[in-house]
Amino acid sequence: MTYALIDANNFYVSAERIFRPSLEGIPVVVLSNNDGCCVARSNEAKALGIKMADPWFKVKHFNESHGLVGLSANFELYGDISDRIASITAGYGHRQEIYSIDESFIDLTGIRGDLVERGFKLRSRILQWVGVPCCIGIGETKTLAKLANHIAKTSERKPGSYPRNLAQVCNLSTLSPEEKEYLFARTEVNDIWGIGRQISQQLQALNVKTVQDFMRLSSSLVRAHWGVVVERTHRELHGTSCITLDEAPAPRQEIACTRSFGRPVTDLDTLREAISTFATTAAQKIRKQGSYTTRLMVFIRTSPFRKHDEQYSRAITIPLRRPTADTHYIAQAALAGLSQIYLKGYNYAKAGVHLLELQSTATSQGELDLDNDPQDRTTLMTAMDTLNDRYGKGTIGIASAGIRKGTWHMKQERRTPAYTTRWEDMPIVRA
DNA sequence: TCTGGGGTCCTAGGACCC
DNA sequence: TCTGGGGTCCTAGGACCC
Repeated sequence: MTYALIDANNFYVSAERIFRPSLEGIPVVVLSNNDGCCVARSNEAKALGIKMADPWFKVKHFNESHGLVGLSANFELYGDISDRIASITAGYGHRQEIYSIDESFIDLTGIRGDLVERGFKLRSRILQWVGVPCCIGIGETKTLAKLANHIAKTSERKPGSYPRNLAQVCNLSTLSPEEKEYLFARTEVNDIWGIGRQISQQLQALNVKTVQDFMRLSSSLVRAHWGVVVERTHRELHGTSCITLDEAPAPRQEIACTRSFGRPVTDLDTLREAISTFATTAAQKIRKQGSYTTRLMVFIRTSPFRKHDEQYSRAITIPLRRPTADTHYIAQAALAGLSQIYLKGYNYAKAGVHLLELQSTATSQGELDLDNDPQDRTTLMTAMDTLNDRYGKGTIGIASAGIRKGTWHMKQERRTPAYTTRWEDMPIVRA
C-alpha cells in the first residue's frame, strides 16, 4: 500500500492570513472559546515557545514584547476553507479519507510516476487556489505517512533538523533502509501517531527515546505493556498496514455540546440556562446527522486550575423512554439530570450535555413505536433548524427549553475586530 | 482575574446468568 | 470442612486523536 497525508500548516492561522496578509511573518495565535487557550500557532508563535493549549493570559505578554496577535476562532470560516482544500486534494489519488478539518489521507497505491513531484504540484495548487500552505507525507502505511508528514513539516520549520530535500513533501516509501534508520533515529518517540504523553513517558523510562528505539522493541513486549492499539502502531511502523483508509466514516456514535464558562457559575438557574442551551445545540446536531438518542449524560464541574476552590465534578446518565431527537424532550431530561447532581456552594467552571447511543430510527429495537411521538414535532424541529441555518443561530428556539440570552456569559468580546469577509466574497484565483 | 471542545477505542471489573 | 467456571453485558476510566 501507499498512502499520503496532506496536512495544512498551522491551519487556523493560515486560514486567517488568507484575508489578512498583514498577519504574514508575525507571531499569531488563534484562541478557543472565551479566548481561553491557543488552538493554533503560526511558526513565529511556535518559535516564541508558545505551546498548544497554552492559556492566553500566560502568553499575552508577547503582545507588547514581540507583537503577538491573538484572534478569536472563526470555525465557520475554517470549515469552508477545509472543504475547498479537501476537494482539491481528492484529485491526488483514487480514494480519500477526510481525517480532520485540516488533514486528508489519500490512497496512492499503484499510482505510477514521481509521487514527490506530483505532491509538489498539488501543494502549489492548494497554495494558489486557496492560499493555505500544506505539507505532504507519503509512506506504506497511514502511520508512516503521518511520520513522513511530520518530517516534511519539521524540516521546513526547523532547518537542519532533517535533510533539506525532505521539506514540504517527504516520501518514506522510496528511501533505503539506511536512510530511514537515519531519520527514525532523529525523531522522538512521542512524534509517532498513536503515542501520546503517558505512553511516551513510560517509554522514556525504559530508555526508548526515538522512533528507532521503539521499532527495535519486540511486538510481544509492546503488546504486553501497552495493548493491541500500540502494537498496531508498532506493526505499521514496520510497514504492515493495519489501519485501513476509511472513505465514508460511520455516523457519530455520540454527540456532545460542552463549554467552559467565562467566569465561575454558582447558582442553579444559570446552570439550567446553560444546560438548556447545550441540549438544544446537541439536539440540532443529531438531527443534522439524522440520528436519535436513547441516553444522555449531563456533567458539571469546578475548575481544576483554581487550586484553592473546593473541587466537585459529577456526571449522570439518563436513559430515555424512547429514541428521540426532540429538543424539548432532551432538554427536559438534561435538566432533570442536572437537578440530581447540582450541589450548592461550588464555583462551576464547565458543563455539558452528551447524547449517547445514537441510532438511525426513532423506533426502539424490536418494538413498534405506538407512542404519540411526534412526527409533527420532528418536522417542527427540522423547520426550526432550517430557519436557524439561514438566518443565524438562535433566530428561533423552544420557549420551554428556558433559553434566555445574556445571563450566563460565555463569549467575551473579540480581541480583534470581528472578521466579516464571507467565503463567497473571497477572490478565487485560477491557474 | 483569565486554562478548549469535540471525538474514538480499549480494558478492567462488577452484575448476572446458566 | 470443602464453595465453579465461563459467557455476556454494562459502566467507568484511561489512553489516544485533532
